[in-house]
Amino acid sequence: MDQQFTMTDDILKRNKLSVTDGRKKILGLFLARDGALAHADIEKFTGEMFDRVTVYRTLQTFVEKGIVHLIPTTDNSILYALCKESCEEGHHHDNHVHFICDVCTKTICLDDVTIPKVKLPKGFTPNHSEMMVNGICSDCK
Amino acid sequence: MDQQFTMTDDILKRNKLSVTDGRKKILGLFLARDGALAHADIEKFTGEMFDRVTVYRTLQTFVEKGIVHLIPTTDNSILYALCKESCEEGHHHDNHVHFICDVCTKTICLDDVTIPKVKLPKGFTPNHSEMMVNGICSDCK
DNA sequence: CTAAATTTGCAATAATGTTGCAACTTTTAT
DNA sequence: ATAAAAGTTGCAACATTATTGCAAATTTAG
Repeated sequence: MDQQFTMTDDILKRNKLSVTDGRKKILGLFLARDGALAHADIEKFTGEMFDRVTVYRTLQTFVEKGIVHLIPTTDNSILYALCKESCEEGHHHDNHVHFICDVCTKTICLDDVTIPKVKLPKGFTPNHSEMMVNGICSDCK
Repeated sequence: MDQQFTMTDDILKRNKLSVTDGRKKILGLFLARDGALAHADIEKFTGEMFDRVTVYRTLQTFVEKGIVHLIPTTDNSILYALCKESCEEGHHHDNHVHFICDVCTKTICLDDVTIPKVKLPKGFTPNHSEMMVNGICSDCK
């Protein structure tokens, strides 16, 4: 617990952010969990602890700083997941496949599964790719 | 024009839907366009012609019937695109890559580019995949 | 410990999506 | 062609989700 306390502090300081209760708590949620989180999840976990606006702004700050990244979804929800060390401000390295479990509905970053290149039709120039696979995760098997 | 009039009617009838002005107009928008459309786009094109609720319900119906399919996005917008012939009610065949142009922001279905299979970690069972590539499209090159 | 900088919470506002219901339109069956 | 049945639409109200400005509170730097 003390370990994680300093861990969140470290990450925040490395990113030149003030160390506040809200940021520590929210970052702690990401660290304690393997899957991705939606704004609503965070509100559920933090309860009445912080204002909705603070949660929105904290997540936005984390994305800007490269602490978390956005995950595309088919429904219109926004999902956030922790970035690996290699991410820096304004330069995400989220070049991995995201897995959505149909059973537990968790979204998991498969950090070791790289998105394959595809051959595009004539005239199309690729820049960045996203890939999601859903199915059954290792926990629900 | 007469051609497209009967085309929309045909599609609606094939799907056992009443042929109404709203559905014809919205389906016509999809047929007239190669890219995907958001709810807001449709409202913009149809103006005050129909109620917001009608547009929502029409899109929902089209998705259910397999006339259009949903496209995942990184921001929280919902995008719809026409399905190919092979789609049927409750059984979409949207196994293709979607391309988002960074210049014109259009989202285009690359119907001939199939989503490649990836090797998942032990314990994960795939079911369905989505893939998006952004970059510069053939029109903006 | 204090001043400056940053962050938070509140209130107001906006944008987006949903539901029930009565009026209207389309379809079906005479 | 027409009337009843079925299906669709628009309105109003409501719910949810997200954004902004600003004053108060907290954090950081000196």
